[in-house]
Amino acid sequence: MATQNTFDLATNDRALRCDTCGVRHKAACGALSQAEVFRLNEIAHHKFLPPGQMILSDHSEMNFFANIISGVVKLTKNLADGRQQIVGLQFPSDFLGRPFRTESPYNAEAVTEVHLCTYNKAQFERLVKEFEGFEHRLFQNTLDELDASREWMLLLGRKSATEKIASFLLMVSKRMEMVGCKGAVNPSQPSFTLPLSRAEIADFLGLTIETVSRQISNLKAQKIIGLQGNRVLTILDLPRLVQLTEIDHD
Amino acid sequence: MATQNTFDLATNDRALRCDTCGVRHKAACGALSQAEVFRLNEIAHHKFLPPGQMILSDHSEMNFFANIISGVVKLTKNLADGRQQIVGLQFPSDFLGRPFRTESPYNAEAVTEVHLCTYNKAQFERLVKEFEGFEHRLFQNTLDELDASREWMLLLGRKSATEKIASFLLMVSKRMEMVGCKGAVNPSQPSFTLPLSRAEIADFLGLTIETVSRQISNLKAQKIIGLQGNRVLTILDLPRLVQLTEIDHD
DNA sequence: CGTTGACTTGAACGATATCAAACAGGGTGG
DNA sequence: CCACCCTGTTTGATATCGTTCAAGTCAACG
Repeated sequence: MATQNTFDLATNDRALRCDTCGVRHKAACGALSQAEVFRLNEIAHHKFLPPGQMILSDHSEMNFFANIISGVVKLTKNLADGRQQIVGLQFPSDFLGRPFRTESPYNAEAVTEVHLCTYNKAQFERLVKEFEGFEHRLFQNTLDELDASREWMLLLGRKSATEKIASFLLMVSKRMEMVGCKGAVNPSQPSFTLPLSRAEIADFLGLTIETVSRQISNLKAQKIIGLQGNRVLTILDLPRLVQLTEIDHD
Repeated sequence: MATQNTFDLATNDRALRCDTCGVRHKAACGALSQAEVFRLNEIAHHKFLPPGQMILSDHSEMNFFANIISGVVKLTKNLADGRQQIVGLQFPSDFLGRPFRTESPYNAEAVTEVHLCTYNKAQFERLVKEFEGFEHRLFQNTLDELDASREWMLLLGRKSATEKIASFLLMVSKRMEMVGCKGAVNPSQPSFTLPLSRAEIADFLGLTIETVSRQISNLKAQKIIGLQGNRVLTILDLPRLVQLTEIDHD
């Protein structure tokens, strides 16, 4: 999937309104009053991006912020020889962009189809200064992201391949909207579509594609998970999967 | 080095004043006015901790914040079987504590002797609300920490042992005060004392003690670094060390 | 001196990477 | 409709880096 150039911010669709926004209560704008949301709405530009669309490039200038309305965005960092690490996964209601810097510290790329609510950087920063409590909310978001990234450091530095995969599947299942539980499946067996390819999972966990594939095949063979195609996954044995996130190596 | 219980916040030394504080301009309090610093000074309690002193415990309640005046603090996370990962290293002028949470998301432990300037949580949060621009500064700190932790995720997930060690030594050399360049050594050959033991370096880099030791011995044998004892390190060939932080594996 | 703790070194092992090939599904053009 | 390719994934065989286990060194200290 070839990545494309950063999209043009100018072309936009203003038809969508904040008061009908699905992530309104969870996103940072949830901290705003009715009047403030109206002001924010005025500077909002909606974007619909195809999978693979580059949103931000490492070390390059960014001139906007965004909320994710739907879809999944990956934040990545690369070494010179092409090795890649996903350093963050962003889901609907997450905030995109690095305040107080002109250059992005990472790449951001649409993983699925993505619907963004974007704001011009300067305009947005003006509103942040003006709106009581808005920066506070963004600060809280950032602290949560920092906690999550430290959790991930523990995984990257100290967990085995099996533990990494189990942790990843549970993390994703928590954040993905579940697809309709068609059939007579047990409700304790959530089904969802993996947003990431095997290669992307590998880049997230610090593994290779092959190791990811083998680990997933393993879980399938043990009937801990089920797969319909490559992407649709059912957790068949949740307790066992939770166990696998941390195996005692005494 | 057995870790001790969290210290008692009540016993304190008020003799020290902010206006003579060595990290005043670099720390978060640098954003404050003269009058505000005076107010902050009133609630500050100074602490001098021995190496190994536990400062915060994962999942346990914290009732204070602190600035590091001198020394090094490690933030760690553990798995049930004892595997440990250092998820942050804090140096003088860094801020310690997790705003807007009652429970610490990690352990914090003094690595060297540490001089802290502590503040009661409730009192401090009151001043944060009151002082224009103080929260803003803390927000910026947090964003920088997040950037650093993502940089570290790239290292943990994708770098080889050699690259990890080289990156670590450069990172530490940047943040440690250099010891006097005694002798006729080239000024481009900085000397400093490693704040971490081999075991701690291993926990920081997601390696074992033995691998760390071997990698350091390697660098010494290649005359890229020099060692006086186990802790005092001289960078003999800076360009070569920088090269090693990222080796092309094409 | 003998003990202790931190570090180093060596040898063998094993988890994960690497290399290579086969496989599956989806689209395209004949 | 089928043959073909294209891309993503799985599977197998082998190699390798880093771990594990086991001694051995060294300096500090009682």
